[in-house]
Amino acid sequence: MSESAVPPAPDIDPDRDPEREAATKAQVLAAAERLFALHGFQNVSVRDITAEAGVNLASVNYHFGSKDALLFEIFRRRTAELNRERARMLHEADDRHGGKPPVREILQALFEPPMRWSKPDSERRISVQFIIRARSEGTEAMREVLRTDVSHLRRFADALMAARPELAPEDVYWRLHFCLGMVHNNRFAEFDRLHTLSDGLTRESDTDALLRRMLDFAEAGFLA
Amino acid sequence: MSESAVPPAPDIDPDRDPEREAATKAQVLAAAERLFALHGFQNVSVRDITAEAGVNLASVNYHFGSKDALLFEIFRRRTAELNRERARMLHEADDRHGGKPPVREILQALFEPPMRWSKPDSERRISVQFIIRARSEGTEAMREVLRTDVSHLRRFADALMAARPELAPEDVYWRLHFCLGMVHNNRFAEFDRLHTLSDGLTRESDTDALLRRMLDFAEAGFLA
DNA sequence: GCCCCATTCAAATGACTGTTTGACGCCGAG
DNA sequence: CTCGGCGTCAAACAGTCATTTGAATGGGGC
Repeated sequence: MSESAVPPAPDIDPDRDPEREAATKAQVLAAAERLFALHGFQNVSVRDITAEAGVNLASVNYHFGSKDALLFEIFRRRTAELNRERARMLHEADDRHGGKPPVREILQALFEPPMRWSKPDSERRISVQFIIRARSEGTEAMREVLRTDVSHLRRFADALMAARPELAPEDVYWRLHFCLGMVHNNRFAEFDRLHTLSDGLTRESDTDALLRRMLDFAEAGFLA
Repeated sequence: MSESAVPPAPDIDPDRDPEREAATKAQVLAAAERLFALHGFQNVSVRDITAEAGVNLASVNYHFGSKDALLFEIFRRRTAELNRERARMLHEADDRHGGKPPVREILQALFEPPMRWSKPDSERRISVQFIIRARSEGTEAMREVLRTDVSHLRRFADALMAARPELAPEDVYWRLHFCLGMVHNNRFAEFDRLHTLSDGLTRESDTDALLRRMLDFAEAGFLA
């Protein structure tokens, strides 16, 4: 039901999804993600979204059921992407080191995906901000998922425990918590604050250097 | 209506402020801080606040001018308290070490106040949650302050640069940023997530142990 | 004893919210 | 050509919101 007015040129469109998305639906998704990431969930109205997307007001409820469902749909897609990429990198590190990768490579699998997506020219830059914002401003449904679905983190916790078997499990869990805090703190507003404090010395734009700094800091913390 | 009859004993009240606060005003402040900390700024209406406080709806606008101004007033008080306490601890560490305290004591001055206030029986427990929430959900006025007023952090940055003179200033700024991220990540929701992941192994209630863990992790990161 | 002023109160105001409605257009199948 | 239905549209709906209003209250200063 999602698509049927799209097929003007259905078999020529080069970048269509397996599940072809109506142009309206895609535009709403893109506009909503952008506005939510920039201004917060509660500060963006359905009217703002449809105006930005250039579609009718009723489109959101027609295609997604409700504003909250739209939010959740974006959230679902983006967290799935992020978790998949992190799992992929952890798996590769596993392969490289016969199932027991060192701490730094485990942390790199955790840090690099959001950092790579945050590069200034990346089209996913806004998605990372959306995900980070979802953590503190999301709807109840989103928070429920964040609170209870931790399966993607279990692999990381296990890998870290294997890499540092002398650490008590609770130490590993806490330090993983600290590392996640480092990532979630990478919001535009926090960079602004740091930029003010350092009088422009810290350029957020160099994400490769930032990733290296984060790894240096977190790795040392884990080896303490 | 609760009582304008507060001033019956105005000069006997032992714990009155220099600027005596009407009972209504104080009740609104307390109720607002509590509700905002627990449910978020946008999810709490003026009606919720006045109902919780047991005062009339118009009280908020009468005493504070607007909902946003009430928010800002709480924010202003709490951040001032926190900054004052952190500065005090840093100053004491300065005195103890002749002006050049070690990294760990500097970080302790940064971490301990919010941790101490987060103890389960502390009446300021809710204030810490309010401050943390303000960082990501605050009004534009609050975010403006957070972005531009960094004077209280400059002392910490300077102290850290003195303690580790071989580090480039930008390294110090970034690592301070990471440390602040660790603190700001201490929200109830994040503890829930960690609790789920560790299957109850991590007890958030032991704030002394948590502070020690944070210091171990952050100190190692700074000495890297 | 009387007035003034700060405070409190119930009620209303107006703006904005997410959502629903029913008509309309338009494409493809039969 | 005709019909079915999907998608779009403007308009309306119902609810909530922060804020304002003007009257009522009650105590302190004279």
